[in-house]
Amino acid sequence: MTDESSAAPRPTLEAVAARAGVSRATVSRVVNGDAGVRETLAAKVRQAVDELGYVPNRAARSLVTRRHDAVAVVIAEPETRVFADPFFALQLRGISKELTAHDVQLVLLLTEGRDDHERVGRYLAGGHVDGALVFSLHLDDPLPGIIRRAGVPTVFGGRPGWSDPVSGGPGAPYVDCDNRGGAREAVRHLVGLGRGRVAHITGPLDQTSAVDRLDGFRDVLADADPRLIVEGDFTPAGGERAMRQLLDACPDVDAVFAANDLSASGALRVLRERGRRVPDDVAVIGFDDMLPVAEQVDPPLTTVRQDIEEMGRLMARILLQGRGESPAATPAGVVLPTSLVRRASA
Amino acid sequence: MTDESSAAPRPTLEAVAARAGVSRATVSRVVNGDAGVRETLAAKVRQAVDELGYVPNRAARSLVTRRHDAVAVVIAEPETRVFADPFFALQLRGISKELTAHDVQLVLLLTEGRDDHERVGRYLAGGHVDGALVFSLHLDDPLPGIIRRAGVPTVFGGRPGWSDPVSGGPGAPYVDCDNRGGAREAVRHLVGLGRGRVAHITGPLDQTSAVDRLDGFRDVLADADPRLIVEGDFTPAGGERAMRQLLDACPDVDAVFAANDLSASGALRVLRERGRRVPDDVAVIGFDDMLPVAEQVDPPLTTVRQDIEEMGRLMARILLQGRGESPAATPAGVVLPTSLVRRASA
DNA sequence: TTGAAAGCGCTAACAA
DNA sequence: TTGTTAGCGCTTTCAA
Repeated sequence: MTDESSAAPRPTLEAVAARAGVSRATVSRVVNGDAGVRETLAAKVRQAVDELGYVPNRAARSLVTRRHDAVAVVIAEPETRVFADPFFALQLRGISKELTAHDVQLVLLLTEGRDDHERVGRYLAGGHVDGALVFSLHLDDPLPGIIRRAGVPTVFGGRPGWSDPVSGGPGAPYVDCDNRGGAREAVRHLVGLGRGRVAHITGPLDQTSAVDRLDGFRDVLADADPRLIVEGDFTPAGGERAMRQLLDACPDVDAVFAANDLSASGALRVLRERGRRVPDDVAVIGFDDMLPVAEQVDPPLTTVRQDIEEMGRLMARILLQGRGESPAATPAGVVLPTSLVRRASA
Repeated sequence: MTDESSAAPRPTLEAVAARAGVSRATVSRVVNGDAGVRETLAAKVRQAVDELGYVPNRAARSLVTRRHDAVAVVIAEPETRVFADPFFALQLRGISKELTAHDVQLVLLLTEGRDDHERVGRYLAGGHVDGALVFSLHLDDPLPGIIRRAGVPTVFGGRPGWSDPVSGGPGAPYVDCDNRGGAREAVRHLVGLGRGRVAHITGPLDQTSAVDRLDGFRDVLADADPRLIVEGDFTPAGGERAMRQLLDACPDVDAVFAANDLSASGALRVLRERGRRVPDDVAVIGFDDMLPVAEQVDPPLTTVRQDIEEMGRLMARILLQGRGESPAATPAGVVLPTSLVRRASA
């Protein structure tokens, strides 16, 4: 970052006021859209703003307003999963759109490891942002508690799984999709196809989304053969492993509900390798409707769609809402519907 | 974001000073690590800081220093590619690590569409950040020019491709990997394997990385059959299309250098579908060494590795360096080496 | 409807 | 080595 002393100093409110022939207060009112300024004057001010290319100094503003028009997005994911999965990127896009529309900055906080948690806690407690959007994926994650203690308004992405009532408690606002309902629909579809040996490749069971999908599976198939439920980890490699194990333990399996599209793609690979036709011998359903995966695999994947970008947008909207009049009107959790997308695999 | 009026007011410098029995100036010096404070006093100040849980108010600080300790990361990608490719996520991680180490905030600016470009330009020109890290992928992208005009110190991710000398010019600092050299090494390896009909599936040729890799291919195979060069788009689907076209036009092709791992994976799929064995009948090399892809495909992919995270780290480091003494010592471009990773596909 | 003036919390001369 | 003081650019009472 090179020396900026040579740059022309930015015009201040003062300069605009001088040029428009009014007081600083008036310019401030016009800039902030406060009513109660005569239109003729306002026009003059706007012209001066344009001519000077005036942009408000956010630091000066937030020094007095004690607001920052900035929101932190905290992504805590020690594993490499974040980077093999377009999930976060999509959600980020939704968040970004909504924040941009409200002229609020997105401060990105990526963490790995426990040390970083403390850092994030300090940052949030430092009062540098007006709120936080947090992705908390693991049941034992200390981050939610830390954030709670920081006293910053927070919306979680995905149903938080902790049980500690102090650290956010059951009332902590979050946005999620209907993991359980979506899973139910998928499994019912498989059953409706006449499949009698429906298996489930789960996600990592320290994440609520994986647990909820498993619950949905059980809602339909309460007394499923335990060997038909194999733990995966949301990755293609995990899906492969699980599928192999499934085939070895239950060669008569005729349907698989995978907890996400990535594991489904791994499962498909193993099924092909073992000479099972999809969907004729084994029907497969995924979860997410991650287009680049679901549409590209062979055969194209029947899957449960969730609108990830919309979830991000909603997280931001809920956080921003709190700025308005209704302090306690925050909903505890918002659950978006899912829908089954039929392609060739089931 | 709920009402914060109920929150305890944060302690100020003033409060710390009072508690430690010194002046504000002294506290400021201690907090900022300025030398020249007697150790006994400094210790007292630090204790008061701890007891009060004092955190400096960034707004107040930057109002007077005219620095923000914040950097914008601009990702302009109208396509969905950002979200199908862990590339950006990895680079972001590198950037984040470096910025964090220097206590600098990361403000994320995602853009789509031309309207957003103006917005980004205004934001950067508004002087809210100390610098920008920009990913400019397309040759005709207006963003670099806009950013240049904003007058903010900038480092580009990937060699910028514009020719307009005004908009950054050849001197604009950037970080890239040795796309051309890496491609050369890959193609040489293929030739060294005794392959006589080496094809290239390119990336989208409006991106410098794709162009550079093609140039590398041509460095080795200057007089290649034009039908052996097919344009892809860095996606698996594009790789499939290109591979089909290749097989139809030149059934005797015995090696493929794909511009990235994703297209290579598509090519592999088509080769298997057409009954060609890899590497026996056709050897395949990718680019990126995107682990989840390169290690998972069948057979595991020989590919050109680039250290994406390191590139991100370096971008941040170069931008931050400018804050120091050496204003003009900024290197124009930093090109990181690549290395061939041999797996089973070639 | 408009303006004057008092700070927001901090750094950076300058004095002591 | 430490303290005093003058703002940084803005919003927001309060008066006019």
